[in-house]
Amino acid sequence: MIEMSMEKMRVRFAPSPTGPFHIGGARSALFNWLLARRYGGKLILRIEDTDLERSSRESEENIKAALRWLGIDWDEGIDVGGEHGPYRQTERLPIYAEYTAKLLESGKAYRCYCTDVELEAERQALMVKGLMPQYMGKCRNLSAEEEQKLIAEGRRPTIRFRVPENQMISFHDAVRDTVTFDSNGIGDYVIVKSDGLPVYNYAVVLDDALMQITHVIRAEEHLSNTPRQILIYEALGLPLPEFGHISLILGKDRSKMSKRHGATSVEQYKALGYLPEAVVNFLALLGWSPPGEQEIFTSAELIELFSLDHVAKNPAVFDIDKLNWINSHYLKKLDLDTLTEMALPHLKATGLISEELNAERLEWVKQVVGAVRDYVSFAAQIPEHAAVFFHDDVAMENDETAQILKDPDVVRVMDEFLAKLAAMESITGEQVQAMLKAIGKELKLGGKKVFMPVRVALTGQMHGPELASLIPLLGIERTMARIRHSMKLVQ
RNA sequence: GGCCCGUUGGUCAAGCGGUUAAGACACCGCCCUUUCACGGCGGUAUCGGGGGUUCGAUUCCCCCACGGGUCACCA
Repeated sequence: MIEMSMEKMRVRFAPSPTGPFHIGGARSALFNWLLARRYGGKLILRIEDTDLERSSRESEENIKAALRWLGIDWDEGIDVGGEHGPYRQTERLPIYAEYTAKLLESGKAYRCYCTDVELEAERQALMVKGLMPQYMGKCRNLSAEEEQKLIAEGRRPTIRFRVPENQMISFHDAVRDTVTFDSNGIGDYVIVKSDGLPVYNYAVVLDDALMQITHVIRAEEHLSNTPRQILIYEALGLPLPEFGHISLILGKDRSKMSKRHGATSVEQYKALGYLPEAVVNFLALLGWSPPGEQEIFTSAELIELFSLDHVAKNPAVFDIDKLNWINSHYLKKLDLDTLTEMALPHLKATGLISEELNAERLEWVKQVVGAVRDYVSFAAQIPEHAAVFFHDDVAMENDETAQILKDPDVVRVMDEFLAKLAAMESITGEQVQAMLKAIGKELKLGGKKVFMPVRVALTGQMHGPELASLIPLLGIERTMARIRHSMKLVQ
């Protein structure tokens, strides 16, 4: 059904710049972007900043930076301009005023002089009676005289939309098919605040209509706002776009994802060392499924395959394990220089390296990163795996590791290893491997009796990077020193 | 509470009246590597409940339960 109207598809992403850019917002942006790119349409980026209290330019910048980081670009909107601007709601006030005047004039909207306290009292009264809180229309039919009186009291009115009674509002939703609401469940709602600024439900309609948006694809939390908006489209005789409400992203406990579920903003994932390709890949698969069994997709592939037809109606739990898996996949293909760049801030933050690195030291760090890269899902995990390369004051992780070094054969293994090392000028991974194998043969010991003690002596742990990569990076001197140190520890 | 939306394994999900109910993550086992990880192979595990409709329901309809969203001078 979408196919026919694809020609001039215009979709939009319209975030409000209030705080960190939520991962759910990123998914909405992504779906819109995918749609626009898939059908050769346009993506418009509009900023909904009518909440003066909470909106900030800083957060607007964060959103743009996050979108760019994800590789999501827009064709019209803030920064890039376009024929339907301005693209920031606070800069569109005269436009809204024009339509508000029409609504007022035709009686489809009216001024309401009720105060917060009065409204709150009304809500409470309704609740006590077990009724749903709703504006009862006190100012619906004020006479000119009454209005004058209220104005004289110094009251600043809001403007409310007069919701028609007994009207079923039905609309087609691209992901949910037909959705129906009863207008009787909607009280006259505020469209312009007493400070003259429009409320979201009103501004969004005017903007979408005026910007000629053809498909309004947004999160499910807006589904029950849609009938209110449709009423305004109708009152103003504006053409309705196609709506599509995508499901929400839930936390592990199945409630809407929030801070207590861990990282929720795009910035946080970036800071933890996730790759934008991985985040995009993961987000695309959350609530949408492509045909086939492929799991890893480039943006280009996603664009080619994306369609609203396979967007899920049910909410999806954010599965960090899967994101980790996808990210480690992309991490593996990353060149070592880039990966090292990503690791550096984390190595510094954990105190493993200092601010200043000379070229030689940087090269060494790079190799350390290379030695542990297969063990991590995201860059912030690198320090914990790389730590063994930095700390020479080895401590036994537990009794088990200490026990391993107390094995009577270990002294011979270490003496032999120390002797061999002492005879070397430098050492490579292959040489380490050969050396340890030779020791096993000479002393007639199994591999486990050689490798494990050496590993424990060097790191204090039973798990870690391969000895063949660890020892050359440590160098002969540090290797020998660590062995002596550890052997003394368990004596 | 009213309204709206949803419900296939632990998670993401395919399925669109007849299937051995895909695949992925996670988990478990085996192999590889003289550790771990990586990789390879294999395994455990799913249609919320009850009524219909139908020769036949995971699939269509109704009710219930559960989950989510929303009911602001926030978006």
